[in-house]
Amino acid sequence: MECSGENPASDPQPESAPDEEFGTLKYQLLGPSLTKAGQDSVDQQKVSEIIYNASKGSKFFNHEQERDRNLTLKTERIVKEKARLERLDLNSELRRADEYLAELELSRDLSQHVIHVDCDAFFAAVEELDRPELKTVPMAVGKGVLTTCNYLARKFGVRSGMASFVAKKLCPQLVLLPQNYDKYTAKAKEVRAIMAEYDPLFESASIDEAYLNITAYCNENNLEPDEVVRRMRAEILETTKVSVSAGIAANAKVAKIASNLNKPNGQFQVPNEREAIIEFMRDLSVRKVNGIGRVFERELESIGVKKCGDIFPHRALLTKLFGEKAFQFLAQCYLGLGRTKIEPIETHERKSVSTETTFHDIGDKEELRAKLWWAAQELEKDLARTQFKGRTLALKVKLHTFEVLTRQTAPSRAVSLAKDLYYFALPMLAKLEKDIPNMKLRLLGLRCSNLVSTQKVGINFFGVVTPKPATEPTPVSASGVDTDHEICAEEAFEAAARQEIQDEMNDLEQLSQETPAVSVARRPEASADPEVVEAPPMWDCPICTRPQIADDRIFNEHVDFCLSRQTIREVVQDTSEETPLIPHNSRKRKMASQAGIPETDPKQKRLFFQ
DNA sequence: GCGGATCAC
DNA sequence: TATGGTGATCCGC
Repeated sequence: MECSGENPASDPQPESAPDEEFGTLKYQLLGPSLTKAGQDSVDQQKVSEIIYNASKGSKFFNHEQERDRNLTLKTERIVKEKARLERLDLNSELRRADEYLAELELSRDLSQHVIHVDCDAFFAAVEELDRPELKTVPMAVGKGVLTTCNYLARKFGVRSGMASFVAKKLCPQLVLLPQNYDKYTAKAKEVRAIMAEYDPLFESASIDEAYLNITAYCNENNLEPDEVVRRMRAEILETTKVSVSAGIAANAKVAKIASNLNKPNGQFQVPNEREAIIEFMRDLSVRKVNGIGRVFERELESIGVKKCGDIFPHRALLTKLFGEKAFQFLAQCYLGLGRTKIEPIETHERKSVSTETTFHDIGDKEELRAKLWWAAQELEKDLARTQFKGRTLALKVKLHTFEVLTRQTAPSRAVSLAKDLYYFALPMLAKLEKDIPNMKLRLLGLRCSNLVSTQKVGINFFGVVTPKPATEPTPVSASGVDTDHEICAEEAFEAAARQEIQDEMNDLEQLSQETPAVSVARRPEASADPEVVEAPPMWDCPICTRPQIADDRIFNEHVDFCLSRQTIREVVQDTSEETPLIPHNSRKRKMASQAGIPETDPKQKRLFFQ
């Protein structure tokens, strides 16, 4: 599986190269999925030339170039630091590393059979089922950026994550299909139903990947792991018509690596023996390990670590060069250790909910507020679906130069409604506008973290819904059979989500009857196209002068907020040349006058974007 | 706790 | 002409 073309250092320079960074830059431009299967017969040299020329001069290219420069500088620092460390006495570091390796060795568990199952070119395969004629042509799924492509397309150097216009340069006859996520989800459900027969507590790693612990199945049926996997793959192919590849090993990490070795439609087993595992890892490129990406690969390469076997002779340096976590991770790579505990994804708690959208470069402030309002509405929907509120709200922007910035805040209470998300995010956006002259964005997103559950129904471990007090007992899942667990859980979640959306809509209806302004601001019929988003009606805040959602409660709360926050008062000073308005609420007017704001006509609130 | 960065899919 | 969205984790400060 070694592929010498992957080595950035061996990538010859083009004759016209003005400096030495193009080797690594071209490698970077090849994209993150270089190690994917189906690339063996590809002339990487030619491919990288085409990608390079297609990208050259673009803002994206310039940003990649900048990142490449920085990484090169970083690797140079690492090399120097390594040389410095090697002049010191490393015995204590060496001892510490060996102690850790010995400790890890004690934890080695060879009693389990873990498999990683991966659908081959999943989205493309599902599309081919609907349109068999696509099997004979190079084809990819995805619009601006490809999410998947079939193996015919890979022969041309086309890969997932590649911009579609670049893919078209590599393969002009490439057929591009829009992505149909619902279709893939339905097919994934069929595949999972079969996997559940082999391990009812299997773990979905993504829509097209899963980990299973088949130890019990092997014992109960008196079968060897490779035979079990052969049967399972055959059953999946027979029943669902999609082919899968699998890795079989003593733990998840090695199984994941192994599943890539005989793709497509193949399997690979690493025996549950210490020597065999260590030998397997020894010649394995570190890049094949899940968690080591293009950056870490280059950093490791700079100190001479290309294969997992190279980790051992460098063990005394790793903590100092890359940190304790990285050392521990690499130690596990060297020994071929990983987790054997496989558990359903429902058991692991979510840490954040987010949304983001890319658009044409926007510098106009009102347009940006419209995008923010769109993001707030999207996030509200996702928070309702997942039944969370956030105690922390983060704004993410990508400048037209592709530079990414994030700003976060802890609202006074957990938030989940679009107007609240907008209200707390807007000051962060405004501050960025103030700090960055002529700020132009190509992406804007919102993320809630520090989540608080708003779940009204309990779902226990086996996916059974605990009915709400005043409602009918839910009909979900009459079957107590283990093999149904995944599907039951899914249905339970869907039912819960539907109920929650219904509740939410009822609340909304009530709210809109009480305060008409809210129903105007929370226009639920927002356009489906983020490029033509409707902006909310806005009033200017009299304190900070920034536009706020035109809702009495929100507006008054905002003014309270402005009056109470020192940081906002600073903004008032900054914008003192503009005459702020006085709130129409008498209490607010009094507070404003105490804050030294001159009184003006309260009717002077105006609507933005209209 | 915040912001930047990396990684996977 | 033109390079995605969601979620997680780690590091340095």
